[in-house]
Amino acid sequence: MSAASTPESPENGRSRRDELLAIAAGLFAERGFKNTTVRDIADAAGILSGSLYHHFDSKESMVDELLDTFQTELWKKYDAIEASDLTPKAKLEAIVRASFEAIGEHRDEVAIFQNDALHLATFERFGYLIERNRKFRTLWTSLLEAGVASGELRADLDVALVYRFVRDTVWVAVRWYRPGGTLTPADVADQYLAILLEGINHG
Amino acid sequence: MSAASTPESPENGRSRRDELLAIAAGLFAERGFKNTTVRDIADAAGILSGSLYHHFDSKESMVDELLDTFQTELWKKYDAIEASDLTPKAKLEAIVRASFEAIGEHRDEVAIFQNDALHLATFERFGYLIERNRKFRTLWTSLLEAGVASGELRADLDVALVYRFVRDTVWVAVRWYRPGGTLTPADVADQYLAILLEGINHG
DNA sequence: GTCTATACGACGATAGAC
DNA sequence: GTCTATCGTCGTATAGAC
Repeated sequence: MSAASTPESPENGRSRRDELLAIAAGLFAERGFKNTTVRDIADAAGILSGSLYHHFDSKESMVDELLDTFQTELWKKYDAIEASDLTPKAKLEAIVRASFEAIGEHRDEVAIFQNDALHLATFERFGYLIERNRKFRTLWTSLLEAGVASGELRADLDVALVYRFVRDTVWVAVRWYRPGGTLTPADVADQYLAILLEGINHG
Repeated sequence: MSAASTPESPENGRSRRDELLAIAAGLFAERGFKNTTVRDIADAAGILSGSLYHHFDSKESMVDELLDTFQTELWKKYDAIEASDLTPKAKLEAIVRASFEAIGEHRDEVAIFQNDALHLATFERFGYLIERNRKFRTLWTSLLEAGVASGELRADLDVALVYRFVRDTVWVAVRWYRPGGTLTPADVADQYLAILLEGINHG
């Protein structure tokens, strides 16, 4: 390794390509995929829009790579939790915590997923989003049902409805959560689980 | 009133203008404001894009009218609840119910608000969205604090965090709620309040 | 790896006939 | 109230020089 490594040199592990992808992620997350132009991305990177096409096939392939990479990583954690020997309720808690951690570590990708995935999924190229969504629903509902069956969770709940509430409440936090504030993802997960499990009623 | 009143006649209370606005609302809600073209709206209405401008100044003025009308109506209900003599907790429940009713009655407008308001609010024309948002936060947090003070709600909660969870969970339901199914807005509100107040933990 | 230059379709919006 | 026709702008993407 030589004396000075510039930010875009491969030595520090971040290629120019990765840098551009991160810039695009920030803009997609902030103003939406369709609402972000390739000129916006190029401007933010200090280059001209045509130069982006030296690194990427298209704007679509950028968001594709962002979402696929993120989801593949996230599912490694989910799969490990599912395969563990925790109780159903403990697995649910672990998944909630892993999800809030994902918001902390990959805010942009989660935001893009929340805001644009539904629309993107209508194109064949993004068909894997539908598949992953189904997998997520199956994971959650089966754990909720197992928790009810084992007596850990209340039996009078509409599992399908609880699933939607929990799923949405976890992910929608990306709209207001900002890393670097006083709350760590673990803090948010603790508070959220306290509400979800015990309610806000005075006991 | 004469023999036959066509759908676009004023006799049945719905002008052609209102019809076009409803068509636009459906498209804005489904694919987003920016992602909906004036040609999409015109196509769905069976006319040409230029003809829309006989009824509306611009695409922006359409979404402006939709959001403003909806919010004005909704806030009449919120103001009445706030001014009532219910306990803080009962007021919170009433606001949750009124919000789910709004999803049932004005799905498109709620969806547009959820998906596009943040971005639209950056333009001066939509400044009232920011003001209404602030009003909503004040209403919720003051009721939560009053509920804690009166002993109706748990004292160990981070009110600002609970506010965000509740606000988001209520409105995000517009993503999956479909009127005409087995669940009425009141059913959804009941289940949601059961989770929020008592938690999903077993007894 | 970035530039200059440009193709070309889609966009919001307008003018005036019917 | 809708049509025909069109304007100017901005969108993604490409080709080839440096």
